[in-house]
Amino acid sequence: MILRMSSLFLRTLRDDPADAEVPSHRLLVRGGYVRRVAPGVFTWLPLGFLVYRNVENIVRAEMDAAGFQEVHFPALLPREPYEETNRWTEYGDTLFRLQDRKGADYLLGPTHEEMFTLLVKGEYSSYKDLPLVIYQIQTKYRDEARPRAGILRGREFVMKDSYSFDVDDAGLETSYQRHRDAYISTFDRLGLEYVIVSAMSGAMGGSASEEFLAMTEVGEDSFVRCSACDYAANVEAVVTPAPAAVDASDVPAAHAEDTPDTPTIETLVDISNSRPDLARSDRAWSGADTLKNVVFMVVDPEGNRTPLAIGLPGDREVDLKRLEAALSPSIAEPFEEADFDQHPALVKGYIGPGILGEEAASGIRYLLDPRVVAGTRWITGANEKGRHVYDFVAGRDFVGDGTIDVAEVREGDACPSCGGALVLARGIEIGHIFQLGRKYAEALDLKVLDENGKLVTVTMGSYGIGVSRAVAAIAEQSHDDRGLIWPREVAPADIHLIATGKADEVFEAAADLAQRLDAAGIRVLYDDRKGVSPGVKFNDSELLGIPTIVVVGKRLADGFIEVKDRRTGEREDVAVEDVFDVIRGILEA
RNA sequence: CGGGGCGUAGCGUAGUGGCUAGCGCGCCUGCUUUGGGAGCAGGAGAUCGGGAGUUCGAAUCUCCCCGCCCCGACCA
Repeated sequence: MILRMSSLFLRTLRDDPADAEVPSHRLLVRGGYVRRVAPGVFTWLPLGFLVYRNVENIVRAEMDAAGFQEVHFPALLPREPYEETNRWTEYGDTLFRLQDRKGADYLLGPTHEEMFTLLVKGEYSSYKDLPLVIYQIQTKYRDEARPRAGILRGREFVMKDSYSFDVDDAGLETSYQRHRDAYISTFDRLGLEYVIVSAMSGAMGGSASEEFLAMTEVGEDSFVRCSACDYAANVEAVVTPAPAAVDASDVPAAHAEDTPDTPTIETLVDISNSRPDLARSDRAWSGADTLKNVVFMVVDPEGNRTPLAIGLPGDREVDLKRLEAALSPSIAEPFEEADFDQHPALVKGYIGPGILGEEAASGIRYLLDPRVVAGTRWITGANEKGRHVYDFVAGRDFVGDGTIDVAEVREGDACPSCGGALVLARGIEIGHIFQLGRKYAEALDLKVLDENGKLVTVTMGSYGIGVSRAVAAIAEQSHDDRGLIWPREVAPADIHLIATGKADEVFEAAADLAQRLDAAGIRVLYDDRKGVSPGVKFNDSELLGIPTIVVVGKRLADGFIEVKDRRTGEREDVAVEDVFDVIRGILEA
């Protein structure tokens, strides 16, 4: 393949586009790889489409190598299957809906669980046919509330989605592991730096779902990783280790004190330290000595509203994402003034455990942070305006109805696996593997006969890779201030060959080299533009990011051609007769 | 959906009520130039996001709408 810049459909931009913020978006637009046509909808230009296809082909090759079979569904789908699983409704505004000329409802597929399930149901009916894994690489449509960051989060994007079908849980586990392995080789081959995080809290089902996150500052998922071991998890899934119980036998009896005007933790800590009768002799009080009690209104799927109180150390906030994950499928709403009016026992700013709990005066369910173990002593609200209780000991003076692990996770928190310090990082989800179980098979009645002639419901897994997103993720991880730097396997070409100057010999030598490289199966982008200054060509080559740059120019007269590494910037002059072999050596390395 | 910023030629931008909407990049023609985004000369390219209004006069002021970007909410 020889792409000639003189005729290539490409226009690079000297300035950053004003609407692009993140590096991948900026550079892909500047480099002429993509153009926006609508919010979250992009056109791939020739160079961009080459990169995209390279990524797609790597994904396909790895899926095929794992023994999965490729199929291809339409993107345009009828309503009925999605009606059966209730997703026509559940998907809400995110679903692109349309009607045909007769007024029948259609949708543009946001994901294809229903279609795969129905396809298998139509073809297979015996355990002997399983296990089965089929996949597709398809354009998906989701009318996201906020597409952002160019290719990274679009409304039209390409996803590889596969589905596994097994008769039993052990089979599902095996299919899941096969995908996990295939994903590792895929992302390794794509040159991505990523972590695998468990996507669900341990309480909800162990390793049933894991996400592959490409590490990048502009990612939208927060996760933690351990600085000491290989633990990594979504913030929602982090399990706070409960400390050992403390001996509190020498703690004095709890005593309530007047603490006027202390509705916040900060004001409470200040007054506790500044008044001699309250201050500690050994050290100052801190927010971590206080027990904050936060009340939420929990709304279940039927719409029933139940208050829930959460007690946690005063220096931490409740993390709303963690709370949502813990309460799912119910959701949490803030406790409004009107709700306080309904529950006069709750004194805003001075709520204490005394009245909380299903058995207590308020009847409000009261859950404690795992750090609040038996024997820990706290300063907490006395349920009277302007009063707090000191030396209030968990287990002795109060108990909760259970624990809930929804406090914010902070850098430096203890790793649940080894106790090391956790660090926070950001990533973008490029893959997700998920043990679906029998949800869709049940809804769509996918059953097979087992070896005893009995009907059993098939168990499924679903596994996705964001193919177009992976292109952006690679760009995000692999660039410098001059432009993109593609890993060779996804680069639009192996060699960016530049002819500079106006001497005919230069262009003849370059054209000849291009031919020989092409004949050897090396992909060449050849800058054969006449009358374009060397500076422009060099800058373009750095912006476009092909890993090896070869310059035929003024040193040709001395018998040399320059070979440059895009990433390191290292350049060497190579004798004309050696250039071909040197390039081949670089490509084989 | 909430908060913030913004919308002028393909791209980046100037222009706070008054002349024919200015500049840079890119594009076209000619000449010169060729190792780090060249020079000179000439040229094409704009319903100033849309609509309504105020005014003798609107890119500029008012109202409504549309769209974009960022943060948050939401999100297989």
